Amino acid sequence: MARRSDHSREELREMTLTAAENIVVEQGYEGLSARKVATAIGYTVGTLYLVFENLDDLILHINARTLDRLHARMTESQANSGDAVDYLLQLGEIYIRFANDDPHRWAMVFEHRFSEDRVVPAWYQEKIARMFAMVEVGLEPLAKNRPQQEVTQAARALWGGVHGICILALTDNLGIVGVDSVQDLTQSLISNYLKGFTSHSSVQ
Amino acid sequence: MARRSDHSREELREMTLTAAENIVVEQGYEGLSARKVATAIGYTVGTLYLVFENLDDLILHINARTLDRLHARMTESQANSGDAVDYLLQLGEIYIRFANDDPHRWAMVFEHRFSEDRVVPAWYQEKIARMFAMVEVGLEPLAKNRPQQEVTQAARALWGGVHGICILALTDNLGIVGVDSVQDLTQSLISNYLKGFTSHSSVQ
DNA sequence: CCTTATAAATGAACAACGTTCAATTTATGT
DNA sequence: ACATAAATTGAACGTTGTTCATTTATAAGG
Repeated sequence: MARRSDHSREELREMTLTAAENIVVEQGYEGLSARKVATAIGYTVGTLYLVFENLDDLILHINARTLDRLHARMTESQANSGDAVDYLLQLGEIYIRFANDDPHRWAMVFEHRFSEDRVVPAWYQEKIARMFAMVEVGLEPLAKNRPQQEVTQAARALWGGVHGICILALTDNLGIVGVDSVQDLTQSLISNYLKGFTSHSSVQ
Repeated sequence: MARRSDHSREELREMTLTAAENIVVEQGYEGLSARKVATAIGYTVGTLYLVFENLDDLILHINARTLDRLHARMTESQANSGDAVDYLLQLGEIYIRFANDDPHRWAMVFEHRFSEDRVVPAWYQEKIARMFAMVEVGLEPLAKNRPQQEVTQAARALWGGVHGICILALTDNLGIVGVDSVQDLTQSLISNYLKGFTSHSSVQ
């Protein structure tokens, strides 16, 4: 049935995603444009819209890949656990390193705001939630006889915190330089928080 | 010497800033455009560029105002201190409330990325640093015989953390609803971190 | 009171943007 | 070879930030 297909729809999708990712990596999220991507894959603007609903849709799928890579990194360290505190410190280290190694793609995940009429699909939100779930699992050994609700909240607070240090550092709003300083701050936040969390009678 | 001035340069600056702020408050940062602002003050596009270098410059000055308001709120609670932990908890509460009451202006401060050829002026960076300095002061009673360097780092870690919870919550990435939940998370982060910080032998 | 100088304000122009969709191109089945 | 239909195009539209020659209005000088 198919006529004239230099590439299949799926190939086209893949090419588009890869080309777009390269642009983001090299020029940052602001450098991304429909025409640039089209040129990069040897097609014209209109073609993009046969494969993605619009730019937001393209960005959503790039972000999904980024979140998948981040998740993969975070699960890698799961094996050599042992101490629960060490494990969470490791997760923090990985998170910061990931953001620092690939700041543009990471930034697009957390700085791009989707047009409000576009509903972010559940499978996408799940990829974010997954990260917090990992932290929650990491916290569990330290919260043996506490209600799950408390652990969930702790994971959000702790990882929200790690994220905040990360984003402020990347945008030069912490007055520090170098990855190492960010890592130090993160380790300080995590270890102090956990010290407080494990000492009895937490607030709330 | 002056001919034809419906408004003085200073009046024009003020009108422009106020009109632009209103647009941001109502429509968010993405809704801001040079022509909209110009129309709102009854002038045409070109006039804006007699008063501000470009849109980034305008945004910078709006952000400066926002940071000044935030700073004012944070200093208000300084008087009734007493307990150092309470004071920091108060600061956190104020920060979250501020961001929640005025999400669009707050977001513009921390989400807008200035064109990289524009150097953010020192007086602007100072307004950000001022916030961390307040936290640092708040931490000092809890870090009596610790090197200042450590207190500075702790302020960055702690407030970076508060900021992270705030931004993730506002962008619906924490899976929570309502201001109260954000406040709870923030209080949890602060109180647990401080418990760890004050218990002896911190990491780093 | 008219002319002139000059500052203030304009708005057309440019390049780039996201998005659409009638028109064109090309490979396939007959 | 021809008709069919999917694949691809690219001109068009409305928007954006920014510039700057041109126009407009005012205050001063004669």
